[in-house]
Amino acid sequence: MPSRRKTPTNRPPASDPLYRRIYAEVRRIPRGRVSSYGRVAKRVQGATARIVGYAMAALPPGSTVPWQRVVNHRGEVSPRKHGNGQMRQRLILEREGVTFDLRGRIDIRLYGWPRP
DNA sequence: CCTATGACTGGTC
DNA sequence: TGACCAGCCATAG
Repeated sequence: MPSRRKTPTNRPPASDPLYRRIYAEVRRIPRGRVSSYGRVAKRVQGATARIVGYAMAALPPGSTVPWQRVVNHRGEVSPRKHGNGQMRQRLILEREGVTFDLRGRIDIRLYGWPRP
């Protein structure tokens, strides 16, 4: 097969450089801890919470980026519009030692990163 | 170019 | 403790 680098099936996002910096920041979140879209955004120049959310959604399956450690500012796994990766995210976090209360929330004071 | 949509947030009531 | 909302901005059609 001839090399076709123009239209790969898993095409990276248009704003790749920004996304890459977001991913680098997400990789800093330690196992067993969580951060939020807004928190990550504050640490990456040019990013906003929404953009961080898009960056997470754009990750290909099998990525090594610990996307599961990014939750919303209320400590909940953000609801997906499509599919139910929501349940998968919670299971992975629980396996990392993060606990959820009856309402499905994480105590940010306990697991939030970085520490206040 | 314009509209709709969404893994968001912070403020107000 | 919610519920609601304006502001937010990349992407898709």
